[in-house]
Amino acid sequence: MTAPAPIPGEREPLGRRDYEKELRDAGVRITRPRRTILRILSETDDHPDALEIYRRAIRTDPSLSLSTVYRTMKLLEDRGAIQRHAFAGGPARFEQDHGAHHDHLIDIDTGDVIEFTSDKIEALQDEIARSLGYDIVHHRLELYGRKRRKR
Amino acid sequence: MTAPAPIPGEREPLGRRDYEKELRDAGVRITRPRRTILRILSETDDHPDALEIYRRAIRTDPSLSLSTVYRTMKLLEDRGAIQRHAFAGGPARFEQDHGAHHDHLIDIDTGDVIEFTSDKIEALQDEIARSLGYDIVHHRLELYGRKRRKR
DNA sequence: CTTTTAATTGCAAATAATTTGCAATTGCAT
DNA sequence: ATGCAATTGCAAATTATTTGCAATTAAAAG
Ligand SMILES: [Mn+2]
Ligand SMILES: [Mn+2]
Ligand SMILES: [Zn+2]
Ligand SMILES: [Zn+2]
Repeated sequence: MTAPAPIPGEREPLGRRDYEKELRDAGVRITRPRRTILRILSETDDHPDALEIYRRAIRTDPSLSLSTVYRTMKLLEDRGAIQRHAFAGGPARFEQDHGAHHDHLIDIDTGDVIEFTSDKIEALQDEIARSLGYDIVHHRLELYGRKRRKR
Repeated sequence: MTAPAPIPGEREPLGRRDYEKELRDAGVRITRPRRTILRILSETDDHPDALEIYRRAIRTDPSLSLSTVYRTMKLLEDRGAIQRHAFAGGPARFEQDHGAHHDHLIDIDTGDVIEFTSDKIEALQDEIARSLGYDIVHHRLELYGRKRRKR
């Protein structure tokens, strides 16, 4: 089983991290479940929870267990390969860490998750923390909103 | 048993909401457990979780149950009497709703919770949501930080 | 103050999300 | 190919919270 050659014309985001290599180099074994889960995370642009990742995973590897999904998410989080989110109410949801930080707007009617960034807000947060004598290690900003009624 | 007369000199925050009356007027029965819990919430300025509220409550009423704490928190939340927070990791934590919105900075070493407000950030959030076609219904902003090392 | 009755409570059991112990399996360095 | 620690699947345990139900009680009515 050779790695598929890059298909010309197929958009492969430049600079996409090679998690498999990163993990291997860090001394982490690349097992079938881990490869499956990594692929699922790389193929999606939404924010699936553990159960959803599990459902998608068993389509490829029916013997893979939910425990392994949880264990793998923890491993990937510790390695900085993914981000874990805990949106209001529901279970933890995950997404690949693409390097660039962003925050989320959740549509309270549909559950849709929209990503956004704001350098201004990030700067203000730093400023506030500093004025309180703190350095921010991480933060969480979630906007819960409803689509604006048509004019 | 008459209500204690206001003690002159005793600082009774002006405009503090009379939750007992508000609830009674809304048709909610004022029971012993509820009175106990309301008093605990009014006496603290931290953010206790259900178990901590329970522990404080049974000092006054040993028969009060944890179930009732949970049920009461839900009732108070629905009535807008308290705010429920879900800081990273731990169980839900509560605080009386004093009307003025604020956000939190959590000291990741000590667990201390520091409150702050920023009109600028609030305004930016509205602006961002609007630009995405949304109206904010509520939001969550938590800064997790570490005390700045003495320069 | 007694009666009346629906709201409320305590307790135990149920849920939901996640974690963990352990024996069997497997990646991967020799 | 071999050896063994890392990893996995499964079941059971944990943590936080919710719920069914019979007993209790707040407060409306008399
Ligand atoms: Mn995201
Ligand atoms: Mn607060
Ligand atoms: Zn941010
Ligand atoms: Zn805010």
